[in-house]
Amino acid sequence: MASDRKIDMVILGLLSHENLTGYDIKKRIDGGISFFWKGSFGSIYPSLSAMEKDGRIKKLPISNREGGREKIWYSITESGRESLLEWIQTEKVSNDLKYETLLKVFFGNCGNKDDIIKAIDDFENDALRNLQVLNVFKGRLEPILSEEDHKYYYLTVLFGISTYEAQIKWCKEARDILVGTQ
Amino acid sequence: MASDRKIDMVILGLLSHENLTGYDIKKRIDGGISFFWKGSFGSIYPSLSAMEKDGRIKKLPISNREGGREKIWYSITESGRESLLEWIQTEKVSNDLKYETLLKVFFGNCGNKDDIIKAIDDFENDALRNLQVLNVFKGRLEPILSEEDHKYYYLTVLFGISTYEAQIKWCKEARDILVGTQ
DNA sequence: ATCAGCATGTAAGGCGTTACATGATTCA
DNA sequence: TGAATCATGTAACGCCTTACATGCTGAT
Repeated sequence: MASDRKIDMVILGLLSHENLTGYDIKKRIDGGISFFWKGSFGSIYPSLSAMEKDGRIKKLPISNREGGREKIWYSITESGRESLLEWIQTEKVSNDLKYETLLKVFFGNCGNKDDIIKAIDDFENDALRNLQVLNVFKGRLEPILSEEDHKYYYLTVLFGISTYEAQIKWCKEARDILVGTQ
Repeated sequence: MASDRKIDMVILGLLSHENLTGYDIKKRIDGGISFFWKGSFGSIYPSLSAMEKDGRIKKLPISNREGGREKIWYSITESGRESLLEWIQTEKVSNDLKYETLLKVFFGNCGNKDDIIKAIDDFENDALRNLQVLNVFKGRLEPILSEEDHKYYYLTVLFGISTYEAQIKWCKEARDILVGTQ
């Protein structure tokens, strides 16, 4: 495989169980996996063009135009499924984390303690917000776990929940250590 | 500030408490913060050149050359400290996570269950390895926490430990859900 | 009338990685 | 002699983000 643009895999994965437009793909990413993967229109549309050219996806003739701008539906091809499977089976993964908040904490002694506490507070608020959303997802998924498909989605939701819970716990602990020793 | 190359902040942060060469900076990044931030020579050296030009750091005249190739020591300037402080004080942060493993799990139904379990196992092994290292750091830091400087480093270590512990717990849970319902 | 949401796409540019180039020293 | 470690740097290239361009529909 020449490129390892992961956005290709995200799109192939989404198309593997339903036909979608570029716009829909963006919504799926934002709605379901944005806490561990992101995608912008500026990467989605070029990826769609490229994969249509190399045969991993194809345009559907149904361009429904009852209202709104034209829509282009894509479906995955056999070659696309192979490409997706190949990626899933390769052992190499990169889990690339960039916690700017932690960077600020690490260099905390260069700033004021209050700035760091503020950064931790902001971090905690994000985590609380994300946790709330994920708990809603969890509640929706639990009654339908008998379907094998949902199980995988459920696992990512559980991951998110345990991650954010750990973060929130850390935020409290961190503030205690910083404030308690003023 | 024109650019928001975070690597600049990493370097300024490290230089803020000791003079270092580019090579040393790389080692500091790899050794202490690589679990939440990374840096390569290809980004460090250009950043050093740029910041020396714009006056945030300066070369030290001491180019000690007793063996090995020439070394270039850098120190932070007043302007560099201001730049660092400004960044710490800005409220905006981006905590950008890319868990390729989770992506594979999310699209698990496109592959074999065994592939996904393999991916989870690999993920767990990474977490265990990282956890072990961080626990060593924790043990080293605990006796010297009275110094304010070490407290911040300690907090990032605690973050890492709680994150990896949560991940390891999730790995077991995930396997149970996948295997238990074969 | 105008704003938000739907919908596709391009352009510019930044950031960062990998690989390469160079070269000295130490140790087996 | 060759490999490993120390040490600095460049070049190519790729991915992705932001901003922009376009344009329709429906609601306020």
